[in-house]
Amino acid sequence: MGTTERRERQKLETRRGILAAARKIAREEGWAAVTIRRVAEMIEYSPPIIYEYFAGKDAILGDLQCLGFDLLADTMRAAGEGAADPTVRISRMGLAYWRFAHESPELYQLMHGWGSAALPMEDTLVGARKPAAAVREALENWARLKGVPLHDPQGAVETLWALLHGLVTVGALGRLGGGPERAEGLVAQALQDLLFAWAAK
Amino acid sequence: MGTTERRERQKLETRRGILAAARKIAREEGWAAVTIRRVAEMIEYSPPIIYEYFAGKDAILGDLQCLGFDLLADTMRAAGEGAADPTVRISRMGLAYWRFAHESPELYQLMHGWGSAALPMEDTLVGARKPAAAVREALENWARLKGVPLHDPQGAVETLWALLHGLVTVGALGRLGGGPERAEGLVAQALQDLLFAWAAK
DNA sequence: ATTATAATTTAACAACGTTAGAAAATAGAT
DNA sequence: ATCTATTTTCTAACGTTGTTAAATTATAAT
Repeated sequence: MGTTERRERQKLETRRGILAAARKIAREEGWAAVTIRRVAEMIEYSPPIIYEYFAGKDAILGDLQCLGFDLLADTMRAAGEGAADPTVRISRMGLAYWRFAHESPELYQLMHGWGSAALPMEDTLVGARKPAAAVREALENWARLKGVPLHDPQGAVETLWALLHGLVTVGALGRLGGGPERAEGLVAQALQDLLFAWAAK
Repeated sequence: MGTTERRERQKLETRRGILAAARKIAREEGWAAVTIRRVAEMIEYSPPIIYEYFAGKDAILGDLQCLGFDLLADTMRAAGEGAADPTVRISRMGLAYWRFAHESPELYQLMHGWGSAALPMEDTLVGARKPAAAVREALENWARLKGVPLHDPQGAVETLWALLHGLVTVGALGRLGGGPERAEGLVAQALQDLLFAWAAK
């Protein structure tokens, strides 16, 4: 009697559909265009059905926010894997951060509270812990191999993280005078500069 | 017949009242609580009267956004004035940035698009030009006095700016492990580190 | 085939930004 | 002081939002 299992599978599929629809609309028209009715129309159901899968609109956004942070953490980890030199590794992770923000702007925006006043800022800080842990790992590896004592590793991670987020924000939407290659150069340079200063102490 | 002048004065006063009311509500309950009806109630008028003074809600937010950037630029300039040493000057301006964000969080949020999906991101970048000019001035002064050649001054300003904004975002709401004194120390340290790296080239 | 349960929809609510048109208040002229 | 013209202000409404209650349809079990 696999009927209940089939239903569970369908339920999960619908749930995924809701998330995908919300993300698609946001990507194409911005988060302001994401309404319960639009999402319902896209998955070909009536609006109230969405409340069978999510407590409310905020819950949908919250789920996508989580998804974004997990994706970012994986992307950064993967980008760092290949590099032998720890400095290069951090540099690559930073670039991965930058690229993620530009390849999935709708997720990045959501992760940082743009376009959805509803999500509490605290969630951003909680969610950032996972990718931040990846940075910390890489940074401590760098410090060990370089013989640099990090008297405040947490502060160092926060500073690196802040620099990356700030560069993305300032350069949002491809601006930040010059093309993307200059922007990526700026990101790499800034990271190098910080590491250089820390190594010199 | 100074009746028209009196009316003009009253009109201006009401306009200021609308802006003040919106800001007050935002400060106390967040931007999501700022509605035309709430603002109207606070200034003791009926809702439609607001459209005699502003094209719409976005226009109110836009005005406050501008006000925020002007205030920030003035604050940073004033903070830098007193310092003789150019490094200290930049450091003080950075701290002024940090403190502005924490003393007027409602303005800072608005300036960066939090809590109001309506305002286009582009306005943030345009608005930031004024305070960014203050940073650029201080930075070029620093480079001249230190004899450091800045081959990309605009990039350097953007990097400094990004670092500041990132630190504020990461440390939003007083978090960023430890009290405010640690946070301010982190800001100062990060700025110093960047300048140190640039000076060493 | 009938009943119980689950799935889905229609209809509605309160609150939002905004607009049209009526009502009230004020100004200037006789 | 009164009447008219103009400005100021409000009431009422529209369309849209997130969300909920109740009714309806479809599915499963007896």
